[in-house]
Amino acid sequence: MIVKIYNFENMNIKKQFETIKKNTEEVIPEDELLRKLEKSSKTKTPLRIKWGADPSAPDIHLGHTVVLRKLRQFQDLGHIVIFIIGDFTARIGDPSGKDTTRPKLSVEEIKKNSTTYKEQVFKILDKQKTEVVYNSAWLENMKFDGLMQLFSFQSVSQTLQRNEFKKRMENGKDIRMLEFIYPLIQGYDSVVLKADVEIGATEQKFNLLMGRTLQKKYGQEPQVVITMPILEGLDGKQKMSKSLGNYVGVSEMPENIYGKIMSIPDELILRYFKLLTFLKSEDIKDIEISLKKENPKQIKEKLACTIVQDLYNKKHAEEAKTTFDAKHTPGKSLDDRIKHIKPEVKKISPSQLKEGKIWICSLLTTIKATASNSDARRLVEQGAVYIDNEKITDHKSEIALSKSKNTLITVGKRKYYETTLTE
RNA sequence: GGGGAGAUACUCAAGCGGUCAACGAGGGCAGACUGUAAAUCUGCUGGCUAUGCCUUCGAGGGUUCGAAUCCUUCUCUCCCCA
Repeated sequence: MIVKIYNFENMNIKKQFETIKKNTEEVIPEDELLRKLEKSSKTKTPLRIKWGADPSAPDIHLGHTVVLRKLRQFQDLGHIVIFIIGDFTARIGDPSGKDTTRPKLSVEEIKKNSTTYKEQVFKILDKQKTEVVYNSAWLENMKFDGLMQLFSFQSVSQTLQRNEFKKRMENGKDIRMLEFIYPLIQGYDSVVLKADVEIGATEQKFNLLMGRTLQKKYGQEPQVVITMPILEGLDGKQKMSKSLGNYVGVSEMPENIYGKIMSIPDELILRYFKLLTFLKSEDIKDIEISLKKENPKQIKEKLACTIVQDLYNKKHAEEAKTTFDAKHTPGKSLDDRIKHIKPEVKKISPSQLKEGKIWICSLLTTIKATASNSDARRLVEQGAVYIDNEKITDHKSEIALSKSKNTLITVGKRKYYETTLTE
């Protein structure tokens, strides 16, 4: 079917199309995307690619970058990304269940989150080709008659077909009216912005399609919907999300990002390469082959380096690798490891010392290595704590700190701290 | 509007007057092993300078020598009927 649409004189468009389609879950409908690309090229008008974000969480993680990378591809092809910050909807919140995805936020919080959001997003997106808009701009002053009209366009039974709602109904969970209308609001955004394409994760499919539906109702050419796969988290099982703790934030320290990537299960390596890098198809194929021959560790190292490099730069990636190797190469003594690790520096005030000493549990809690004294005590008893490379086994130990020399504290395999004694 | 069921730690889920800081499972953390991961084994998983004490079983009040457990009011949720 689609083959017919390809024209000989339009090789470029076909290439664009293939590039865009790569690694997506679905393009709905494909032929419309082709037509839009053609029209854009003929009229020299860039397409408007919509992407919405909810500023309720201040951090974006690698899971989000799957979509961001796709947007970036559009930009590299000359199109424009419209980045909607859902400040209005964030202000209202979403009281659904326990796993509140949209807590009610104050204006200040939203502002703050939006700022960090923008910073993080532009690690992937091209700033020059991005328009940032806030949905309060049109939602805040919407009149009730406008709302009624909007509501009249969608039926309850249709909304209930949404998978998420279906599941909730089956499991006896509640659904709020508010949640019911969120898709409409999001879809209405597409109408206001006259979006050509909207991209989101597969779980957003229903909402994205609502944009199409509503644009048709309002007499517009409907947007093409592109869904991207949902990235598995570090555990390799569940989707990457902050609340599950299996995520990598794009603003994390390079060493952290590197370390976290190195902890993914082997089965995930190829998928991460596909979704989290811009490698060409040929290179991906090579990786697939070498995964069967080589020790996957080496390939994972390459993956971790590439991701860090994209988010920071090459130098950071190399440093992160050195640090990681120092921490994790077996057989190396703690002494050896420390040489290459930058411990987190923590200040201790002398007023916390008694005769130059501090109780071990109190010390660990003060530098936030542990959540409480009890927690610290447990870790000490389990032999996880080292002070200046010496294992501490007695939870009653008093540690002497001096101004002349910093003290190195190791908790478990991953946490390294250095304390300095200052006011 | 009427009737029924329920709310327990990060999650699921036991407990239904004392022996409950609360069985069990998952998750998490730590130790051993390893490739860093997975798998496996072991320990820990409310707080407190701690063989004891304090706070926690949706919220408040009450009964009792003693409450997660009984009564009562409230809040929230689910199911059935209208």
